[in-house]
Amino acid sequence: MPDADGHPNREEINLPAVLHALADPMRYRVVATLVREPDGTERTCSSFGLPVSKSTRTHHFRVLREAGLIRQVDRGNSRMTRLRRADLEARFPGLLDLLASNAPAEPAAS
Amino acid sequence: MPDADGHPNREEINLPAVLHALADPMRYRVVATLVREPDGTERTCSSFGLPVSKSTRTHHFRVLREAGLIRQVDRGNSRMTRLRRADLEARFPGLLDLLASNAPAEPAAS
DNA sequence: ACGCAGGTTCAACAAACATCATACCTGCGA
DNA sequence: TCGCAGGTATGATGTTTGTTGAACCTGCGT
Repeated sequence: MPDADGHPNREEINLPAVLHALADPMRYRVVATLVREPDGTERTCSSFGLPVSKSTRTHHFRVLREAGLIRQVDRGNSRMTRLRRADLEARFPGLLDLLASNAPAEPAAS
Repeated sequence: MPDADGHPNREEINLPAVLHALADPMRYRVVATLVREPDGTERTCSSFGLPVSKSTRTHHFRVLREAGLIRQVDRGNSRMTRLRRADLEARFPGLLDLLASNAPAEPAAS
């Protein structure tokens, strides 16, 4: 059962939901960006420079969170986002490598 | 450039399109079914027993075809469907293994 | 105390999409 | 030649979903 924030535990992460979450360009960008950074990297939602409004951003991060791709934790004022690397690697070995080797450019960071 | 039937060539297959194609339960089922069969297996569209109408079936197979996941060839009266195993393995190594180890039950075949 | 930046919630809208019925085409077999 | 099964094309429809602005909450820094 997912926790109060909607995080599924490792066993609950299922491939169709993950694929569905990754099917959106915005969400794909977030995960593809995170996967290229060192393990444990934390970033704020707004640090990704997504070209959408705040509410849309909240929406996308919720989808990612509920699919089990990211973990969000309240850190004072901001909500920090981290890739669930170990969980995903355990559940779907090779998936992250796939995203890493197929990461699109991150416009906001260039 | 895709051929007349909308098949992209190997280099044109891109991950976001593939993920989008796999995000639908029906299409996921088709690919997850094909990936468990011997390489080169050919099946008709209707042999998957998808619980949808004929036109919907055509629609889903088109999406799969244009995403580069399957190859369809007119074989007399029927249009045979084959998984583009080599192309997918070359382009996204590990993706098919992922689907194979996470294949859902195929209701129509059980 | 105040402002502000980061996020959320809500209601609404627009685009994408899965679905279907109908009509149609095409080989194959009787 | 006729019927039929497999598929396609064309709207049309209803749902999903990505998108937004406005109102609001919450810490942090001044």
